[in-house]
Amino acid sequence: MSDLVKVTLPDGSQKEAARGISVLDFVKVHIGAGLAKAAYFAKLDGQPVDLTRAIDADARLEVVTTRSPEALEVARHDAAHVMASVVQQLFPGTQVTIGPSIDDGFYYDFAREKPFTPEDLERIEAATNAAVKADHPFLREEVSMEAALALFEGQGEKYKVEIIRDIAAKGARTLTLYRHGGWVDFCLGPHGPSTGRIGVVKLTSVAGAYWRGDSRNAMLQRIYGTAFFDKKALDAHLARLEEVKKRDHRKLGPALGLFAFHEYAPGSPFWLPAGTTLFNVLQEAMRRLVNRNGYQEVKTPLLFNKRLWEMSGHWGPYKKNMFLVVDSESDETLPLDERCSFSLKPMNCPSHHLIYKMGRRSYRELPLRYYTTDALHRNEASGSLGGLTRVRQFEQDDSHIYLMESQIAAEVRRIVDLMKIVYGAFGLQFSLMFSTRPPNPADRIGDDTLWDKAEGALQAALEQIGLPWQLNAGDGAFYGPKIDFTVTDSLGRQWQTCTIQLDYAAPERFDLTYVGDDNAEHRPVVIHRAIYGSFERFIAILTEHYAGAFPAWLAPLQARVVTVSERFVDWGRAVAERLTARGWRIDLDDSNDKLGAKIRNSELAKIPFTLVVGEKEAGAQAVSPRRHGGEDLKTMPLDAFVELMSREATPPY
RNA sequence: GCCGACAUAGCUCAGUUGGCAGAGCAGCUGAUUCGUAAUCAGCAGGUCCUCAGUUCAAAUCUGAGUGUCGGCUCCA
Repeated sequence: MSDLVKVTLPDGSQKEAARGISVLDFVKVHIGAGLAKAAYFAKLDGQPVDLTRAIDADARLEVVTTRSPEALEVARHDAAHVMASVVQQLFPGTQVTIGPSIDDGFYYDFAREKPFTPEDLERIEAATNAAVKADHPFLREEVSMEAALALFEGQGEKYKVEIIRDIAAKGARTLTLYRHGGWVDFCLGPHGPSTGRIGVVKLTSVAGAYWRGDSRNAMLQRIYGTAFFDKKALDAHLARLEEVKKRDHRKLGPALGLFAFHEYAPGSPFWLPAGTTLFNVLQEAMRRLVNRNGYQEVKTPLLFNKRLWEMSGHWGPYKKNMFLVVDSESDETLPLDERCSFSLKPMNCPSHHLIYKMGRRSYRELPLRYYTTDALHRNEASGSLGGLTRVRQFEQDDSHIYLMESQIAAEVRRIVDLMKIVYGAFGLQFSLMFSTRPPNPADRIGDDTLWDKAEGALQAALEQIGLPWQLNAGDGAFYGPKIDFTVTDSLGRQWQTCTIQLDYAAPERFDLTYVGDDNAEHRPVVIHRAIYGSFERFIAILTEHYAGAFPAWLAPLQARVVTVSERFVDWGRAVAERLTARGWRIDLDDSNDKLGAKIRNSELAKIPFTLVVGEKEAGAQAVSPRRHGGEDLKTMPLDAFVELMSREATPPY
């Protein structure tokens, strides 16, 4: 065996070095001091490793520097370790559990009787940053499972011991320990070279979290935080959080008169006049779109006898999510549960199936597409409610499509075409996720053969569409696999909105059939699909996407006429009336405020156009429009503005 | 549901140790008639989330409830 190893760099070049050289030394000697200084961790043959790792065999080497998002991820995990060590110092008796890095930072879960207070958090943050500055190296060590167990048992770390037993049960023989400044945790790694390289740590919140996320387990104390290599990046992150807060639909919605909540109806929005307008614009646009594309709108009852849910399968695991209704004519001596023979519908599908069954269906009718926007009610856990994104009453642009298996791929493509039209209109990018059967058979209905068929058909459709997609194994609905669409808004945040779900189970349960060209009965397949998802959630997303400044076609109020003084109210009123007569949503500010104040009010209301009307305009049948944000469109004849509105204030679909 | 924080005028927020509930904006009235982000003056506005308790006295202290907010596996 040669005492040299061959190292292949990402550009394809190869270098030889002494066997056993550490990654860091290799970089320093064979690449350059600059890279060695910027290096945070490395990958050997694609495996993330510490810079201290020895290169024992020929390998591909990739150095990950602090400019890489991957390094930041590692640094945040480093920060979680440092914070945990500080917490154990500051609060003796606190047990550690796990502390991964997450999207925008990290968290660490601690087992402790007393929750951390915001003041504790400040102390922990200060001490963590001090520990970072102390610049302790991260030291890696591999020990036997027995040694690891002895170590953490000796420290009384019950949760760590439980994790080690789990890892051992999976067949691991050794455990990797990481130490810094005398504190030890086990961890897959890699870590950065030393705590000083982390940069700056900021703790953001404390929260309760169940051990392993299961509400039957003990409640742990979770501390959330984030870390950045420098203060400037942290400040940029905090500024972004400010922007997110400013756009929060829960703030903007009530402020703009879109919607509100009342404690008498937790989780169910009141749609105020402006919000109802916005809702209706979206609803009418979607109605036109689906009507043009072969869908038929139907309306079905909100309240159903439980026999329907027994048939659909909702009366099983889903029952806890339904609002049950007492039939006042039922026997009052019966237990409450038995008197609740009705429920508000949580989904539209079963009632669509009932319509399907109201006649004998021919293959010539397929695909048969029903569309409904009825209100749905789901009893979401009180603690999970929030704004318009998690509600108990909502409306979906919901469709169920009955078709033959051979039509699935084409139909999925048709749906995706509609999605492109709709999301394109808002400038929202989307990506696709394919979710397969829930792993636990108790969480799904239908046998494996059905699931195999459903997953196979949907995947085939996906491949025909040709858009990139990701697999989300195990995340399907209880009745079938699905394609979820994730949209990215103007702040780069991702939202899951529409969905296409394939359902082989419902046609069985409801005994849905059609007569084929062979004059025999066959089972149709059902596709569940929504494009907006729920109107509530979609309006929340749009509100934040546009920061409340909706484009002219969507805005509840499309233009406001403001008069320069009382002398021009006649022309101002005429302008408002003529535009209103053309179907646009217009109002008039003829108050005796000064022009500047009127402009300000109009800007604060985020109205797309403010039309200034004064002496110049009154004499020339003209208006001077100003766009929201300040762009002055200069004086133009009213007819020219009508032209402009026709282009911008008309729904694009 | 569970853990934690919070709840004062329509909104944003002050309110000391338990001692008469405040400001700005919005609203109303009047004056002003004004050219692209706040004209001036006056007035009015309160179940201090709800219910109970402690106290001579509660927005303030205690308990219960309601609602809202941050969370409740992105798994060493």
